[in-house]
Amino acid sequence: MQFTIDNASNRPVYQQIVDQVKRDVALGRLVRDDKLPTVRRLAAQLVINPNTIAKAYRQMEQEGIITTKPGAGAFIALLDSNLSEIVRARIICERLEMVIVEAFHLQVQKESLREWFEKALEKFKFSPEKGLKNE
Amino acid sequence: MQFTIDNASNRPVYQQIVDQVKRDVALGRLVRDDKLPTVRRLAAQLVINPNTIAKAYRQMEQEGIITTKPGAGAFIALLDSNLSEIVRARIICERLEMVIVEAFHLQVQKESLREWFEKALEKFKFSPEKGLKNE
DNA sequence: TAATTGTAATAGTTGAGATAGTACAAGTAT
DNA sequence: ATACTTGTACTATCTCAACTATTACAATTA
Repeated sequence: MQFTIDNASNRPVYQQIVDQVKRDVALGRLVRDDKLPTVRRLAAQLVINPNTIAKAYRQMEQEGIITTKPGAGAFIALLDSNLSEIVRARIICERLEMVIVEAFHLQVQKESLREWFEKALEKFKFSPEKGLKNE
Repeated sequence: MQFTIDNASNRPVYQQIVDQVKRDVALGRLVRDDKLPTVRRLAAQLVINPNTIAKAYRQMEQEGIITTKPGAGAFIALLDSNLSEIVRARIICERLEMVIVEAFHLQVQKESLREWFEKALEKFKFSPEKGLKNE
């Protein structure tokens, strides 16, 4: 897996690591039990302090993205969100609205926004749609 | 206009101010030439240092959301994004993908996401769709 | 057994965010 | 004109997250 750090970004380095792993999982480029680079190797590769990488791994473990085993390494975990539907909806809707507000002020047309959303949605490997029981 | 500050949030206070103004503009609750509270009044009301409010106003002016006139006050400005279509697309698409990745890891169904997106989109006062010239 | 791995802990630096206070120029109200 | 209000500018100080540097430890691997 290829990592890139943008030092000009205001986003913390450890967060950029997390972002990229989560993105690759969603893209299907990383699947369960895939091994991540070791803390020390990745730190050396990115010329970054190992503590920063460790912080990223710690957060990913807390979010349930990976499982870590001292001596072995860090591995992609099974997808499992224990949050309630209500909480998940609140989180995502709030973030969706933030993006829409941003788009509004950039004077993006509603239709462009829809188009970009659908195009982005296609990129990721969502589990197959449920039953489609017509309600 | 009613402002609320969440001290528990990791989002900076001045940014929360900006967020709320931009949101109200997108909702149509604030329109051109509407007057914002004065820096000192809002600071007193929110029990916050005037410098923090000033910083929010400074950023909004830079983003073109408002125009400020010493002695008069701060007013909602005309919507006008000078960014190219390419740049705007890049900004919004990147942010859309971030939300989608987040939703993926929360195991949100693709259909729920679509539904929430459309519902959120309806909340805001986008300018009427352009010609709809069928291409 | 020796090397590797993630983790923990301490100490120090840097920069953003926020507070506190003062001063100034431009607009408003009288 | 005068007094007040307004946004801005500036300096100083404080706090905290992010990052670096270094060492040490326990679990796994070879």
